[in-house]
Amino acid sequence: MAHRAHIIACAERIFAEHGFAGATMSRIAEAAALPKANLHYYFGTKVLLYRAVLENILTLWLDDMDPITPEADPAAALAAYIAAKMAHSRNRPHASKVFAAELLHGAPELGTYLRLDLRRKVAEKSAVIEGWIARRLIAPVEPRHLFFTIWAMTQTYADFDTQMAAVLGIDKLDAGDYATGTETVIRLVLRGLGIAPAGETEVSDIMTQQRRTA
Amino acid sequence: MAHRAHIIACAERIFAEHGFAGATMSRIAEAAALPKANLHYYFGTKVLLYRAVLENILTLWLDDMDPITPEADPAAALAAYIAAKMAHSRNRPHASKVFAAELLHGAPELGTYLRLDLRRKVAEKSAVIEGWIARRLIAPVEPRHLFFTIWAMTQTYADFDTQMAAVLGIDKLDAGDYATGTETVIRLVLRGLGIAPAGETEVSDIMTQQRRTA
DNA sequence: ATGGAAATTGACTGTCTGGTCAACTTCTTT
DNA sequence: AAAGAAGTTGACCAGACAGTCAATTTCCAT
Repeated sequence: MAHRAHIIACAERIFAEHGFAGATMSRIAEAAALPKANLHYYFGTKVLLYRAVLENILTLWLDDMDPITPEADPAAALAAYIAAKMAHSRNRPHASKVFAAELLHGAPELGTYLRLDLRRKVAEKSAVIEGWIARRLIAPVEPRHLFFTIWAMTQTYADFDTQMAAVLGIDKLDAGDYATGTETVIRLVLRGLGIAPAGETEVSDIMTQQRRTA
Repeated sequence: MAHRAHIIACAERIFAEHGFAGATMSRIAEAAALPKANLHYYFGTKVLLYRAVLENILTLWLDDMDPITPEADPAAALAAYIAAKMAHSRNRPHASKVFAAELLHGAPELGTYLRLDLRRKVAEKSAVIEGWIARRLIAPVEPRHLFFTIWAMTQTYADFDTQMAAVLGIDKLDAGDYATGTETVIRLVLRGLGIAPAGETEVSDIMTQQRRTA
């Protein structure tokens, strides 16, 4: 039973690096330092192992949106949400990549989850945003598209890290790059919604807090 | 010779839908309504066909940045750039997906292009942004990360259309959804940089213009 | 201690894949 | 019209793949 979690972790990395079809059971087995037959003992088929990896990832995603509540301060809540997503991009890049590849190819295994759980959650949180707009706390925006753009900006730091490193002329993104990214995204969104903090303090506070919990 | 372009177009779709490893030469052949051996006659191997597809895509990408020049009006230039990227997401979704999958898996075929051509182009355009900041035309921002976020937001409309459609509760994104997306991204970036147009006019103008050329 | 369930594994297999090739047809040039 | 180049294709192959299975070991409740 302890093997299960270990296999999922190794499979996540291999699926992220090679895609579903490109990943082979032998390769995953090699990464997990276990015989291939052992993987089949625990998960049956490759697709079922892949689903286990995806489900393991999904539990992370939805909870990030919790800080977005009607009573919360929009600037603080959105900054916290963005910071949480950025932290995941940094700490769980493989998870993000597996998820991205799944969406890229039409979400064959995740379609139902998207249409039910995710859709419901976004509808709920979009209502919160609409409320903020109605109370003139933030500038008008189509809430769902706001989420689309936030997801895009935060996950790009995991999914396309190769491109970023190449453009920046470095081998690998470091803590400083993620910090700059977090700041850039938060500033863009908060100012874009007309709720930029007066000075630099508020964003810096969130950054520091994030650094402590990471 | 006329077959070459046709094969590349069909291969682009199959690679986008199934990934490099998941796409098979037989499937591409079937999509192109040609015998498999004919594909090998023109391209030799699967990897070479894949490279041909990628090169075909790359010619599109870099040229979009042309409107960004020192003399240009920042608001107009950035809006035009974003609109152009969004138009590509709408018109060439498969191209974007192939490119995204290539980056996701570490850019094995594109590494050199990223480190040379793309890096040079971004360095050049980042200098333009720095100039705008120095002249106080836009708020301070790390130019490379600005590009990262713009790429992320615009390409997400091609790469993750499945997720968006699911969240919006529709089958497929339509022209209106892309228009809303374009407006959302342009507003977010322009206001985020402190250069939002006075009224709604300027953004609407760009949208109309975009609709005409698309 | 013991018996049955759970876990482990090396050896095996049917299928599918990218790629080859020789035979054949169609173009192009003179 | 002739002949060589370019294009086309069905049949074939070696290797890699996911999945199977019987034999064995480890675990644990009694």
